Amino acid sequence: MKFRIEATSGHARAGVFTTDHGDVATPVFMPVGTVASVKAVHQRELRDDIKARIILGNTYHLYLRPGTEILRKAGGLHKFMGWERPILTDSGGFQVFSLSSQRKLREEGALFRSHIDGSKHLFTPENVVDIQRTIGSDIMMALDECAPGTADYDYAARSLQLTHRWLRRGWDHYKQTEPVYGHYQSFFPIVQGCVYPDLRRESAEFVASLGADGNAIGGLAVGEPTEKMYEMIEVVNEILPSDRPRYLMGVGTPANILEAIDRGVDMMDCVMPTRNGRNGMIFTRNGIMNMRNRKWADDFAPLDEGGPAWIDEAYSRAYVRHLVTTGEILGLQICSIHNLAFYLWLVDEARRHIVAGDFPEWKADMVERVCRRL
RNA sequence: GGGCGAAUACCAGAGUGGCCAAAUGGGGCAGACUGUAAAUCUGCUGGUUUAUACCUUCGGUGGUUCGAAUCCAUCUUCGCCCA
Repeated sequence: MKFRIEATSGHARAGVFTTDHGDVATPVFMPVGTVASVKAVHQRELRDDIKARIILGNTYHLYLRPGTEILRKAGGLHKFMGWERPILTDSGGFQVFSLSSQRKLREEGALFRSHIDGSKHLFTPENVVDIQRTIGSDIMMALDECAPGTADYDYAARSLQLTHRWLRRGWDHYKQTEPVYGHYQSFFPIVQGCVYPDLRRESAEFVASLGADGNAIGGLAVGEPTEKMYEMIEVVNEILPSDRPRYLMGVGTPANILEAIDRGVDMMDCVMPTRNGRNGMIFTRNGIMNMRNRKWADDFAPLDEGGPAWIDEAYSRAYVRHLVTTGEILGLQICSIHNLAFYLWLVDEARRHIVAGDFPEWKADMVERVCRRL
């Protein structure tokens, strides 16, 4: 993987990284498609309307269903789901957090009781690499423990040591294995350390020492105050190499994304645009709209006039509210597409302003706007 | 004309002497959602700006009772059955 920085503005960077499935301009937002589907959105809409450059899949979920045998027979996830652009897969580290009641942590790895049928599955730093080789993602993630944002120092420190031991094992295994389908696969290590600057620094130093194609910051937006999150990004990005992409995992709101870019983050993903879209909330340049609210019932203005997607002007707020309140599937689709198109527009605009040199002013204004409630 | 049954909050529908401002579901209103166990979850939904408090309410009216959505009488409306 090559990463080229074209312009900077303070800590913010405009770059491009290359994969065997195409180039990705950064900063970039990556829609989440956990089980080989960005929920409620077609691949064609993802490509043509949303202009997604890279999407996510999930090792834990894809391993359970459809399973590695099917994915291998399909020729990898790209072919299986009909998506020819890059794919990044999370390792299952987030499920260590989100499905914490379903798993036990051991030195060897994370032992999960399947949330589907209760069967037991051990995810190790090594087999998570193997699974991701079979998935064929362009960027594979290390198995980590995503600890809660409320973890105390002792827990955070012990958790970090486990994550680091797992990282060493995963990295070694990555180096000893080959792609299954011929295209190159990167392996990103993940910085942890909760909200403790010294742990974050220690973690960033270790991660940086590996010399990976890109580096990730995990364990944020999991219950800690937003200001702590920003502080941790700053601490970590002072150490992570500036000539490699930095990936802030699972974040966030439009404002979070702009603040992260401003602190030197290049890649982000989050379920928020799709999940909140399915729940009737849309994000716009002018603020947040809850499409279930009565006030939109007779508002026949376009959903988001001048918005980046064709649906923004094709449908009225009144119509979308009607679809959402009646539970029509089309409503979920429209809100999901809108939100993803908006997120991609947002990072593209950020990039444009970094290149143009007026990023700080634009960002300050935009952060204020996107936080409004309409 | 006669007999039987039913009328409960926005709707449907429990409740058949005090623990009832009244279960539950729907609808309505609002909120939450951050590497997706989420097309999900939470709260409110008679009034009093707060309430473990008071007031008004279970078709109408009148009664019995310390106390009635619940018992009695009567009226009204609706449904079913018999002429």
